[in-house]
Amino acid sequence: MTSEERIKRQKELVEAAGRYYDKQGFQPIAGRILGLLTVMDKEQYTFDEIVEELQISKSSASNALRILEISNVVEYITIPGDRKRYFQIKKLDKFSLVDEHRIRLKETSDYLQVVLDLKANKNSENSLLIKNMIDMLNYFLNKFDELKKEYMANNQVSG
Amino acid sequence: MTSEERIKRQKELVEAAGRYYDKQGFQPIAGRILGLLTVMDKEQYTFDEIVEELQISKSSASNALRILEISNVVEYITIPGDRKRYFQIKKLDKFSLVDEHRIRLKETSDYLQVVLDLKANKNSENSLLIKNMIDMLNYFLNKFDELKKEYMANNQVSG
DNA sequence: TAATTAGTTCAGAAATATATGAACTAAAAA
DNA sequence: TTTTTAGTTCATATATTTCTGAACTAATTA
Repeated sequence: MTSEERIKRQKELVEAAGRYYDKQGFQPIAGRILGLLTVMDKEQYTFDEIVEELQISKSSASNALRILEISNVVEYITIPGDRKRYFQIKKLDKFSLVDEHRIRLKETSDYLQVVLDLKANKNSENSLLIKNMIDMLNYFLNKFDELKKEYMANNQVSG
Repeated sequence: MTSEERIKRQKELVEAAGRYYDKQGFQPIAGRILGLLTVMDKEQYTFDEIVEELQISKSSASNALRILEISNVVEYITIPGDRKRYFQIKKLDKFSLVDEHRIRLKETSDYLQVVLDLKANKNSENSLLIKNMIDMLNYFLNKFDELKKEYMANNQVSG
């Protein structure tokens, strides 16, 4: 694969990546920026490079970058004597990807517990189903924490 | 707690539940219907009862119920000699709640693998980070399947 | 000091999602 | 046969989200 071919394919993947991040709740431009910073071999982009690369307005870039920083997925570095910001994906703890899911599972479990607590009939079909779900969710939540420890123990060095 | 008190609190919870389901990507009315069918002790609602209870138009109800059926979370039963549909939450396999998360994790892992495959430099900071994430995600995906089997083995009867 | 650079802010335009009323169908009841 | 019931469909109204241009700030350079 030539370098141009690769870059062309990567830029196509940026669009697909954007749609992937949209589904996670990011607005389209934020998703594409995140895609750009993740997919390309170039690992730092200035504000103007992002504007140019994605053909978006400066205000859109400014707004999306603010959102991405607040969401803790993008950061910028600065270089002494250089006023530009160099944006890059934040090197998160790798567990953040699964931690998010753990948080959602906990929310679901908590929500269902509130529902169950308010039921007059705790033995109705729905109540029993909800009980079962809470039990199963709590099982996975506990195991999740064990798995994380186990994984860390086996991978002390990297990450 | 009196019955009216309980019902009042449950109706408040229906609104909160609606917001919870919104976050999962359901439109507001679909979320509230799902909340209604989940939270209240009454386990079956007719079309008109839903319209009346949530103060929405028939077309909104029709549209939202269609979405909920397609999404596989609501179903209706019918009674011989009765033209009405009785809507209820679908008694899903309880694992569906965690299976959704497994699907998302798999999508993330697959997406990152495509990104990595397209990198010219597989040893850049981002590439190494992505490799680590893929490895960790695949670890959790494998363990997830084991946990599910384990849980089923310990809970043959219920659910 | 004037011009340029590197952005930010915000009012409003454009796009998208959501909800509604009105007209409709198809079955059942009067 | 007419009316009622139980919804569906669709054009459009309403609300929300997203994006942009224009005016701005604050630092740097000429």
